[in-house]
Amino acid sequence: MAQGLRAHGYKLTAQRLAVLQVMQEGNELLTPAEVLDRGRKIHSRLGMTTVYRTLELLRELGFVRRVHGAEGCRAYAQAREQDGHHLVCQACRRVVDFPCSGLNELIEQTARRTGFSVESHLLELAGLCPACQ
Amino acid sequence: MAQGLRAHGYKLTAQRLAVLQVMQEGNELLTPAEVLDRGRKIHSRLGMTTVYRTLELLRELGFVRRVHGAEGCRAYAQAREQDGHHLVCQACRRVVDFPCSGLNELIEQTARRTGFSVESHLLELAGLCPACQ
DNA sequence: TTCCAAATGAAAGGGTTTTTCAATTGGCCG
DNA sequence: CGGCCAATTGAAAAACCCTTTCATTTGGAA
Repeated sequence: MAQGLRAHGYKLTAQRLAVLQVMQEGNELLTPAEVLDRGRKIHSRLGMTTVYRTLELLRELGFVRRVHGAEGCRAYAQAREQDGHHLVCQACRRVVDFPCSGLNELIEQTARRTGFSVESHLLELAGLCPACQ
Repeated sequence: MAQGLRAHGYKLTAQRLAVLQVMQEGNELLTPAEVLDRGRKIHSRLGMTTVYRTLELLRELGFVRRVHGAEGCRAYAQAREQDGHHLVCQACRRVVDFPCSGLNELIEQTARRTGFSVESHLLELAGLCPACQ
């Protein structure tokens, strides 16, 4: 992920590396405030503004994805699957990626029926992970 | 929809009827602020607080649904399909409902693979409507 | 008509996200 | 290695959005 930043011409600052590490070390859903808290344990001089900016940057690069769960609409999780979606545990906030294959048929069918051209889609599942059931 | 409110024991106030009418008269995506603006043309004494409360009430009753689009995460649209999802035009914000049948297979497959029990899902499509293409 | 629980909205409160701008810094280049 | 500069940062302020509070109003049952 760090190499990814590099490759796109972004500087590898201590702040970015801290946010990166936070997003990589678990697979939980994290709000910007939580990322700030955890990030400060890695690099004490880390500001809220930078957290917001870095999370959006990582999202643009496809390293993290936003999750619109029940608990507020601004949370981020690591994107492990390329072009995948999230399945979130409502109890422990653990996140699992799953591929979006199988959705295409439904999308095409809907596009045909409505005449819309579908350009993007958002799919999220919520439930209980094996440990929390 | 008004009868629905009645049936659930809610009072039919002028404010609720105004919000209701706003949500019924188009099939656009509307933010609470937009609902307030339009609602005030129908009933000038309408407050922001009531708009928020009424939209949530209508959502609980299944008359409207929240949409988490690109442009902010709090918008509402009329729910025409029972238990359906939204397809939003990115240009004109027109909204079309589509049934969620066909998604169940994907959900079950994902549940089996991950061991999660899936309790809810969120699916939204975005694109261009026939007129805007 | 009377009455009261339900409903309302203005204002205050609270939290989150963005903007601004002066100071800092990563990393290219000589 | 050291200088340089555009990229980056963060504190503070501003902007935004949503919820709570509470005194007042009101729908509709009796």
